[in-house]
Formats: sequence, C-alpha cells, structure tokens
Amino acid sequence: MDLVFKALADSTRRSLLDNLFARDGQTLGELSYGLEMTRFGAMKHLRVLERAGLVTTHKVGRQKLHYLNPVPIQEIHERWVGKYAVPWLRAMSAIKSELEGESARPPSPAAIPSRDRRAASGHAQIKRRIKE
Amino acid sequence: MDLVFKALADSTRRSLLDNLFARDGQTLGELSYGLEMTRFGAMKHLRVLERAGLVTTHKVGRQKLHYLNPVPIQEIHERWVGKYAVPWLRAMSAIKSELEGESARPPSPAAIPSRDRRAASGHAQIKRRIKE
DNA sequence: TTGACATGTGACCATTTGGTCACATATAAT
DNA sequence: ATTATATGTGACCAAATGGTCACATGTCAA
Repeated sequence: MDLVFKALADSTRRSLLDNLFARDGQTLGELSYGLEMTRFGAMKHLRVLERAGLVTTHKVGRQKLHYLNPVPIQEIHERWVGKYAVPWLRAMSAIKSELEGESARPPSPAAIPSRDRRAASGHAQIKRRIKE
Repeated sequence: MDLVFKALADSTRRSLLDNLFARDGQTLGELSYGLEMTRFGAMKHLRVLERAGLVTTHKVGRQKLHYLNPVPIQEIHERWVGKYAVPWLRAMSAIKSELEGESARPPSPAAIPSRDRRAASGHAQIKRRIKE
C-alpha cells in the first residue's frame, strides 16, 4: 500500500498510467516518447510503478510491453476513499436535510470548521473541545 | 491535486489523517504524541497536509487545532478512482459473465497478461480475483 | 510579573529521489 | 555477418525530503 501511494505521488508516473489507460500494452520507447526526459528516466518510473503493482510487463522479442493493473487503485479506494470520502458524503446529506433552508454548502477548499457542521457530522466530541 | 498525492505518499502523514479521523480538532501536541519523532517533524508533516488542503487549522489561544478536510480525497476519488477502478468493476462483471465456467488459474496478484486473455477483455486478471 | 506551556522559525544534516550518461546485452533486419 | 533497434545496468549528480535542534514568540496562570 505504501508503495502504491509513493508511486502515485509523482506526476510523471501518473501521466504514464494515463498513457497506459489510453492505450494498454505500450513499449518503453512508446511510453517515453514526448515525455520530457530520456528513456532512462521513464524506465526508472516504470520500475517504480511495477514494484507497486500498478503496471505489469511482458517481454515480447526485444521489446517489453507494459500493462496497467488497476487492482491497487481499487484497494486504495476501499481502504481510503471509502473511509473518508464516503462517510463525508453521508454526513453531507444528513446535514443537508437537517439544516434545510440554511446555506449548508460543503466546506469549500479549506473552510474553518463550524461547530454546527462538525457536530452534525458525527464528531460531537469536538464541540466540547471548542468550548473549552 | 499533485500536492494531495504527495501529501498522501508518506505513512506518517497518513497516520496523522487517521488520527484526526478518529478524533478531529486535535492540537499539535496531541498529534505528535506517541508518533516516533519530535513535534518538529510532526509540525512539518502537518504543514504539508495543510498545504494540500487535507487539514484545516484553527488557532484557539496558544494552541492550534487541526481538522480533517476530506474534500481533496473526494476529488481524488472522482478523478482517479472513478477513472480506473470503476471501469474495472464494469469490466469485471462483463468478464465474469463472459467466461463463466472456465477454470484458468494463472500466476498471482499481478498476472502476466497473456495475449489471448488480453485480447478477450483487456483486463483479464480480473476474472481470477472474482473467482477467489 | 514571573514562569510554565504551546507553537513557530531557520539552520543544519542524512537519506531518498529524479534524472542523465557511458556502456552492455539481446533481438530483428538486411 | 553486420548493422540497427530496444532495453538493461551501474555510476554519478543535483535537488527534494524527513528529521532534529537551538532559539524565539505568544499565551495562560499564579
């Protein structure tokens, strides 16, 4: 899991994944093309992706084909997005119905958490701390 | 988006988020506690999380409270997991019905994509996972 | 006012990371 | 057989990162 996060942390690697998503099974040469770095750099990135399990390879003759493996991303979804984002969505709908009429928009980019919204979203203990 | 991925790439920072998820609104002191590093290290990590928009702060007296902001994770979900994982789920159900009854059992987690299986689906390793 | 407490800053260091290159190996094509 | 193509390896370097510390600031309490 750590390897997957670390692999996704680099924009070059993410664009490699995008590239493979657009057309799977590309060679190193194809993948490095138009990618402002030499093929050596791309090779290193692909190795990182491979170690993280995000890319699978298959040698055919003198070339090495690369395939996208979405399973680790699926796992991130289950372990992380499911934990944070989905409960947040639930909380939002709960608040929406609770505070109908007020302008209860989602905490835009970085909102200062208002006591009410947080209390409503199931983190009641914060309310106490704020008052202290 | 890049900042979010980079922020999530470190296990200390992920555990800080976990900690905030368990109890929101903690101070720097509370968050650094039991975290095998000095408060300075934790401070730096929290700043990274803050710059990425994953954490919001609120100064109260001499202490700084930290709040989790799940919005960026939600955005990752939409831009990334929705792109890779959800299509994967669709492909999975398609393959499952298509290859019903077959019992091929190729290598483990990241399968070497055989030309035939890939030709059939593009994401052949899925079927295996379903059957397990 | 004095002292304890919570956080902030900048310098500093070790390690990791992103990238290149010279060189090597293996396969395809002529 | 010779040459061109595709990838691999290890050394190497600059920059970013993770972490600590000495010191400074702001705030609460007696």
